[in-house]
Amino acid sequence: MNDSPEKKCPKLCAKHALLKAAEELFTRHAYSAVSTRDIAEAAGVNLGAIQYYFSSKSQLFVEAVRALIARYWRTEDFLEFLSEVPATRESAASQLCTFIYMMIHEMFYPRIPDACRILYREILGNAAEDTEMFEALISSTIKEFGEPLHNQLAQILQKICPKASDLEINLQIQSIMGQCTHYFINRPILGRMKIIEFSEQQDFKRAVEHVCRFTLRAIGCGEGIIGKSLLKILELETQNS
Amino acid sequence: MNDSPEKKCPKLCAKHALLKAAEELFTRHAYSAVSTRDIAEAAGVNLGAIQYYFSSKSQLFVEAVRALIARYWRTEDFLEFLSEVPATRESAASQLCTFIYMMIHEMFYPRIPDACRILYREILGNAAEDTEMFEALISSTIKEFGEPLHNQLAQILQKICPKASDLEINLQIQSIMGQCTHYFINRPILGRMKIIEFSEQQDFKRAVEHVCRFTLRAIGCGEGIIGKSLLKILELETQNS
DNA sequence: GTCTATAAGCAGATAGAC
DNA sequence: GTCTATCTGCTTATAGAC
Repeated sequence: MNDSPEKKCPKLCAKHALLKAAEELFTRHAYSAVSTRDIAEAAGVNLGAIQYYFSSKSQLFVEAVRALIARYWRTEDFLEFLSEVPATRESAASQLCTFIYMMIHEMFYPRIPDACRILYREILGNAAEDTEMFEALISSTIKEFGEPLHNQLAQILQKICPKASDLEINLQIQSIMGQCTHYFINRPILGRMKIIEFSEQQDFKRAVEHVCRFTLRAIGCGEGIIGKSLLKILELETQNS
Repeated sequence: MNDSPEKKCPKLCAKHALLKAAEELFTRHAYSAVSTRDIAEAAGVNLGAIQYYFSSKSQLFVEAVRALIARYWRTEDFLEFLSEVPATRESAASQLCTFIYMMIHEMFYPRIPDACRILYREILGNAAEDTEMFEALISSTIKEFGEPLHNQLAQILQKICPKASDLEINLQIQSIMGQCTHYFINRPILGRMKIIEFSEQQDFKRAVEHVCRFTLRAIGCGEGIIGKSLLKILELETQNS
């Protein structure tokens, strides 16, 4: 029996194929570097189908990226992280380290399709000049990723620093995110300067350990709690390798 | 008397005007979004001059960006920071705070032409697909900005943490740079989420103070030295405003 | 060196047959 | 819904007059 979607829903198939091809191509190349002909060819459908289903290239881009971002962060690990309520100061610290591990792993070994890249590239580049595209990108990112993550990190940090104000917590979150994303954004520079060898698993491990230690010290954790939290990360490490 | 360069060096003028216009346009818009016609028009020269002087659009881009990056970081403040040798642990900490102040200032109030933007946009975007353009961008950045800065920061951090290994110092530098550049790269997201109001001078001041405190705590400074270093930043602040 | 005119090609979008 | 053929406009690059 042939249960392929082509047979079951011929009406949706061209549209679906276009979305999938668009996701693939827009993650690999900038918006302006991908032509509608490229997308149609990769999807195996006719060029006219893009106008028929999406009315324009930019609309196809918006829908493809919206779906991509929504799906990207919904990994098992990430959802688990979001749902876990920190019970004690110690477990909060260890949750924070798990998050840093996850983030830096994503920065060192980005998955395909690479949502991080598309996001930063278009935020800094072409999309910023097209209001509609920019809005779609930013609002999706904030809703699907930014807000849930921010709330969870705030909860964790509040547990670690009960006396900190909302403002201080906000700024702590920025310092953590900044440290993690740095390894992705400056990857070519760090690689060229021989500061980080992205192919070396040891460099990944060192970066994770450093960012955890740096952060926990900065937010006032003692060496005891830092050591315990890092032990859990090392467990995670041996599980995965 | 008319001493304008137009009169003195008619041969170099079209070339110079093209470089200047290219810098201007490439900082505002992505490579692929700027046409040679735009550049020629902005420079007030004929379209053919681009092929005559630079042989191609990409070569013009490379030369313009190389010059831009080389010039961008050579501000008085930055050169002063690079030349100052840290004498004591305390002066090193205060130098580090000055650097953080300078960096975050650049991230909050980027100068025009905006070298940061062109750099990140093309690193993450189009230039990465063109080997020659990418090499020009990366090698200029490293040589003009990355290496001198890295060496100076390493010297400062070594003074603050005499026991730290080269590797640890490297990672500390990444944490500092990551925190600072974060405010530029995620600007639209932070603004939309109402986390940072980039027009508010108070938010700038808070960010600087937070990053200084976060960093100094993370690298093992006591509250005494942190307080003293921050006082110097506040002086800097009142001078400028 | 500077100019105009134009080549050669690709972009997104559309009209209309089937 | 899907296809082909085509329109319109823009791109970089070039040839050749002055």
